Amino acid sequence: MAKEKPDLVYGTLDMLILKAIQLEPRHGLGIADRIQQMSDEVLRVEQGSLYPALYRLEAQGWIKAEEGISESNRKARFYRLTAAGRKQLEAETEHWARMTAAINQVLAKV
Amino acid sequence: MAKEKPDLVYGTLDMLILKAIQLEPRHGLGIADRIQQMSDEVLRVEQGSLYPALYRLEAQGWIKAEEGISESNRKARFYRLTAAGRKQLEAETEHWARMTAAINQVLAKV
DNA sequence: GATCACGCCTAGATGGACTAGGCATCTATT
DNA sequence: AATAGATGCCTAGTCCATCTAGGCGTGATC
Repeated sequence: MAKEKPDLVYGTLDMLILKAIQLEPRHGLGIADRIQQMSDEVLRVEQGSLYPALYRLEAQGWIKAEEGISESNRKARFYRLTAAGRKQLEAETEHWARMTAAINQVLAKV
Repeated sequence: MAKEKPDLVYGTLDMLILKAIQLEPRHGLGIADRIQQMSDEVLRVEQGSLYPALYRLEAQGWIKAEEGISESNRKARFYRLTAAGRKQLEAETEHWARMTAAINQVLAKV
């Protein structure tokens, strides 16, 4: 009966995507897989969340798309982090650390 | 130019409210103040978020309201945690720990 | 040449948080 | 006693990230 919790913490997807392509460009599904894998399958990224998020990030200038070919020999859009995206990842990571520290501080009270 | 971040992490308000009345009943504004204070003013709870959340929680049977008088001698609705609410707080805390651990694990990768 | 997996895409719904008000009551000021 | 301010509660409307539930095209497999 308990309402199902989402697969993500609201508002963290952008940060996770930026992180997933920090080292090397990846295509959409590759990014989702990477996040899932890096989190030991705890986080799940639905496609209906993923693609809109990628457009948001590209519109903000934080990532840039390039056409390419996947490992499975299929056309795919590879996204890479821009300089602004790198800054954004840093900013979001700091904000995340600050907020979670505050929440954990509340939860830790007697 | 950067979009303003919300005062809370989406989806954590219910848990924070339950936590704020874990030890003793409080009224609406008192709960908001308590959360703010316990987080060293990092978290802010808007009234437009607070009251709908209180109704949600009461409808779920996790908190129960009682009429009372505030320290400022005004009528106020005091909320106390129910047994189910205590269980819920525990469940949400665990879920939060699990999700943040996963996210931090992603962020910690090379 | 069917079927399946891959990769991308989108409309619509959901729901929690926020904005921006309002109302009633008590206290303080004059 | 009239006004102003603080306290406490309430709500309509909006916003927006995420999810559901589809669809499309193409390469691989048999």
